[in-house]
Amino acid sequence: MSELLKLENQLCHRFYTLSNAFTRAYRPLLKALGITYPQYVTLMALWETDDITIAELLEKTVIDGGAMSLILKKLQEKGFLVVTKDEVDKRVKRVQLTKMGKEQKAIAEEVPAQMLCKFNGMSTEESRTLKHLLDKLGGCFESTDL
Amino acid sequence: MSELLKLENQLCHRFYTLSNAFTRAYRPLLKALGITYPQYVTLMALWETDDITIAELLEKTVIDGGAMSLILKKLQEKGFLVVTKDEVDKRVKRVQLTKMGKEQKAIAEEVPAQMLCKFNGMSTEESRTLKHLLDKLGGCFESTDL
DNA sequence: CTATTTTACTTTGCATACAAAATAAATTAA
DNA sequence: TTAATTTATTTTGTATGCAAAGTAAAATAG
Repeated sequence: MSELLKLENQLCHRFYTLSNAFTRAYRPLLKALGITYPQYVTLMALWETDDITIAELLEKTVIDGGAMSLILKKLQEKGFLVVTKDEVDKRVKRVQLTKMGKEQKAIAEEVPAQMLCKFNGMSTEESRTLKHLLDKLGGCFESTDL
Repeated sequence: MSELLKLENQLCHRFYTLSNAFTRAYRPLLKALGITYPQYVTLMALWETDDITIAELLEKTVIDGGAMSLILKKLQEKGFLVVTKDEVDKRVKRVQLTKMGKEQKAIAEEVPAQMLCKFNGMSTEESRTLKHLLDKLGGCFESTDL
């Protein structure tokens, strides 16, 4: 009875499950900011480095390009940022936080701490090991072939 | 400059990224079966235990209930399974693999092996440790409060 | 310098997630 | 037994993720 096909043996299913769990867990925490998880990721990238191109934002967040178009539209509507055309290269668009967008960072600072509360069971050491293994796994997907 | 808000320090972002990477990586492998990743997860659950209720399928796959309705509709249209009403409790529906659905398991057996090829960089030991930590992390999300 | 190609983004169509509302049927309460 | 409630599943509305097609502008080729 093919052990290989059993759900509990699948690494992929754990990621599927945990990724969804994270998104669900963030929802109530992000309610104060009025944003979704991908929008939060986008803002985190901008709080780190403001005024970058959409291409740079895509690389940093690893969000789908098509989805990013909509995400930026929403964040702009909500007043967090503005998207402007680059004057030199008119294909390029730059994303810049508004005053309000920058101010919201202070509120967002609370979020990671609240999330960490859930992970009391994990030791710092385990967390470090996990991140290391996750990054190593991520490297497995980078090959261009196949 | 709040280290806590930096993207590279987020565990959640790694899961977001890796989960999407898995789904993308499975797509070409599942093309032979003509199914998506969540549909594959649903079938794996059924190949393990056939003729179960939708509620049991939801618990095993951890797929959203609303999404499962559509997934079962698709898999039924494709001829993998049939959904029938329980005669005793008419609220309940049971899901059963068709002859074709059972036969496809043989083809699906190839999939995990192909996926494992990508992870040559990871040792068996690392993989075991990773699974252990992932399961531990999963436990952190089970609390009903918050 | 004009045609071809490449680059940066947006749009489109399909398939989930997810919360919340809606259904229908079984169970419990009064 | 009828009403209130709980359970099993579907439907609805919003937000992605993804591949592929579409656009517009810059870079290259001939």
